[in-house]
Amino acid sequence: MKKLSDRQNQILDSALTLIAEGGIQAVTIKNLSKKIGLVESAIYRHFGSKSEILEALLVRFNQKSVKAMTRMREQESSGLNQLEKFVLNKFKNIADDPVKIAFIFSEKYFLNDEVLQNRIVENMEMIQNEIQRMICDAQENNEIRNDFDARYISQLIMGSIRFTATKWRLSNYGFDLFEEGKEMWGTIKKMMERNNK
Amino acid sequence: MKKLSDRQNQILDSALTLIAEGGIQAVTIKNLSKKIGLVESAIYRHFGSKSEILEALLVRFNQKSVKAMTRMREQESSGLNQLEKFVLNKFKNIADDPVKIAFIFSEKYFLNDEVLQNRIVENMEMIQNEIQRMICDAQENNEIRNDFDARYISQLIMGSIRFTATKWRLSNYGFDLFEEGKEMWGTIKKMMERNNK
Amino acid sequence: MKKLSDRQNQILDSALTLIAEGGIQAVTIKNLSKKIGLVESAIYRHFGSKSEILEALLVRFNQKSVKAMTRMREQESSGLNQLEKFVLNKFKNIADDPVKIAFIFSEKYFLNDEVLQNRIVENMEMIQNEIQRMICDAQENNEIRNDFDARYISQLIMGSIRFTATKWRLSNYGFDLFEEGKEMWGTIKKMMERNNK
Amino acid sequence: MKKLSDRQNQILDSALTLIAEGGIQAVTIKNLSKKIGLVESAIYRHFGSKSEILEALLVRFNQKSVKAMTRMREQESSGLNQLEKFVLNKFKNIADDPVKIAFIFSEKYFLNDEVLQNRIVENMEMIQNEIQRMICDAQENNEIRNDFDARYISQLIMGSIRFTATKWRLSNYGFDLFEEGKEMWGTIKKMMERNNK
DNA sequence: TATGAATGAGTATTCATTCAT
DNA sequence: TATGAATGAATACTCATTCAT
Repeated sequence: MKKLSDRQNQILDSALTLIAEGGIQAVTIKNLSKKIGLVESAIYRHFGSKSEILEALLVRFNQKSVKAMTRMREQESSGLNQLEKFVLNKFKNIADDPVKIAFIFSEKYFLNDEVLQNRIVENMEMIQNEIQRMICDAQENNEIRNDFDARYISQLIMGSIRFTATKWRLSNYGFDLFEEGKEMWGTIKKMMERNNK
Repeated sequence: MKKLSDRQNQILDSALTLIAEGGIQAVTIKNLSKKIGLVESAIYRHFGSKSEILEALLVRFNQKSVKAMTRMREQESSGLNQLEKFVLNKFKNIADDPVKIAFIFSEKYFLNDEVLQNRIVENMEMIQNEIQRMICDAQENNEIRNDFDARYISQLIMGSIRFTATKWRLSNYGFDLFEEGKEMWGTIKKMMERNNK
Repeated sequence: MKKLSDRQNQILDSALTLIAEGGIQAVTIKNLSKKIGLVESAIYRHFGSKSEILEALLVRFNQKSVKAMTRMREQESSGLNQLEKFVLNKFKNIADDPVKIAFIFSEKYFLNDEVLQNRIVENMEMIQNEIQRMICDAQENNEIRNDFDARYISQLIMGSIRFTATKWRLSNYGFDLFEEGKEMWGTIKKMMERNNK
Repeated sequence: MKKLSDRQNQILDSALTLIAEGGIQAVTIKNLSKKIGLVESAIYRHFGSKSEILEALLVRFNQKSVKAMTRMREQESSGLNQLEKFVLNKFKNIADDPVKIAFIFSEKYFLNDEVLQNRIVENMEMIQNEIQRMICDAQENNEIRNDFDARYISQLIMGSIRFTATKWRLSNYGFDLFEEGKEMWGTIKKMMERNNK
């Protein structure tokens, strides 16, 4: 909640860059300080420990998610439109900035630390709730079938996005994630449609 | 391809246990040897390096996957039935043996090593191909809608399974994964159904 | 080229002492740190790797050689005089500081590392060139016979010095190297003399 | 003195090959056994320890030197001729079989072990004595100048051979050692000649 | 705020050697 | 004679963290 100093933000940015370059393992105090041009011990002026850096990273990440979601909710468009925009945006964002997928890949690292793990869960649930809300909206407006539980649909959507991104990462970015994402969304949308043969 | 010795299998089992307990980071030669009751250097009598241990782990994992898949294919049942059995089995297996999800969480670690990464991708694709085949079967038999691409459905299914399992792990196994999996599958099945309102 | 810190010089000095005591094999990070009274990892604050330590050692060694050679060249004396001074000095230096012969004995070790090997070769050639120059001077001034190639004479001189020092080392410093060196030089000088029976 | 078994000789041969390939450091029980096709512990059936292997290697080496020297002495030729043959042979042998120079480079390694060191010294002195004898012969027959001490000449000759070989090794076998050796010998011979201007 | 130096625990791996079979 | 398994000590190096300046 506290505002971060410029230096703190710089440290977090460097951490993200390092994650993108070499995975979460590359986030060491040494690499961090090298990237910033400081000496290692100087980092500890700005964060109490490495754990605090990672937590701040997650917090900042979550805040951005919340903001993006808030913007989306405030738009005057139907639930299905919002959902489509969300999904396509997600694919686009990941494709544009592979750091994000690197970050997702780092989740398991955070499992050791309860605090960090909770931050992850928090964010995941926030997003899933929003998706669920959009689906409910769409169901109420008869935009999509209403004979299934929004919760599982939301989970299915998030899983599809993440798995597609994972495959993209494992293929060493070997295909166009956004195009693939559009197809994936098309399939999901069709599956949710009312009246089909 | 070579048969593993008892000791080798014991080492791999210990590795899995360590992964379950503390993530892939806990897989150190020291921990491994401690778990087995050997001295560290003794490990190297059985595997040339830590990398070889991890690769053997993946190979053994893949072999089990292949075997399970082969058994499934040989069953005289419809594509949809096979698919259902596969999905529910997957949830059941993960629920019964949390090591599996820990293993999936370790993927990121393997990214550093090209050989290991390929093993992961290999196995993923093998599974996805099988799922795709089941879906095509089901489509040809008019069990499910045939107006979408089996590829994306298969991806959607795998993503849903993995994400549900991930949430389960992040919740510290806080819900009944198999029950949740059944619901998830029910939703997916309904979405693939022909004729609905 | 960069100036070495006090600690860095201390590390190099300790390395030399270790070489003198137990050969190049005794130069381990552990021994080094023990000698200095630091913990092992502290060494890495001052040098990036063991290789860097050995290279710095060679560089420092070479720089001293160059300086000594430069001083010698600036003296206003004949080629033969310079040569005599050089040879006797060399014997004296080695006799006074057995580390030097230990160092020479370590050459083989450096063969594994191309960078280090080149440093050795560099220094050897620098010295041989200087000796050659002195011989040419002496030949032009008719101080010595001029009917042979200065290159082979220089090589012969260096070989004689090194081999005498080697025998001294292998005899566990069992004779007076400087006395033996003087005799050796006397023989070489006589062999180069003009007009003899 | 005891006769070596076939297996023992095979082990020594492998040791020499390893020295040639990677220096004395490459002589490990593991490499040795791999080369022979035995298991590590099997080596200990044939030699009590690694030290014993190295000693046997030196002994065998010395025996060959002695034999070669004996053959040479039995030839009915003048001291100078014998000397020339010896020197040129030496260069030829080294050039033909770089293992020898690798072996010479290993001397420093043996310094840790008193027994091994003595073996080296023994052999060196045997050779130097023979050379000295040839020189004395040549001096008595007025083939060469007799106004210098045969001991230093012999040392000078050995030093020249060794240093030339060392430079050859350090240049990564970058020149024709035998040609260079012939030139070197020509120079030495000229320096020992009677009557010159 | 930042530096420079140091710590201590850990990490994979190598090596000579021993011992039961 | 040979194998297979194990030991214990050593090796270079990394990492998060602390502390005096």
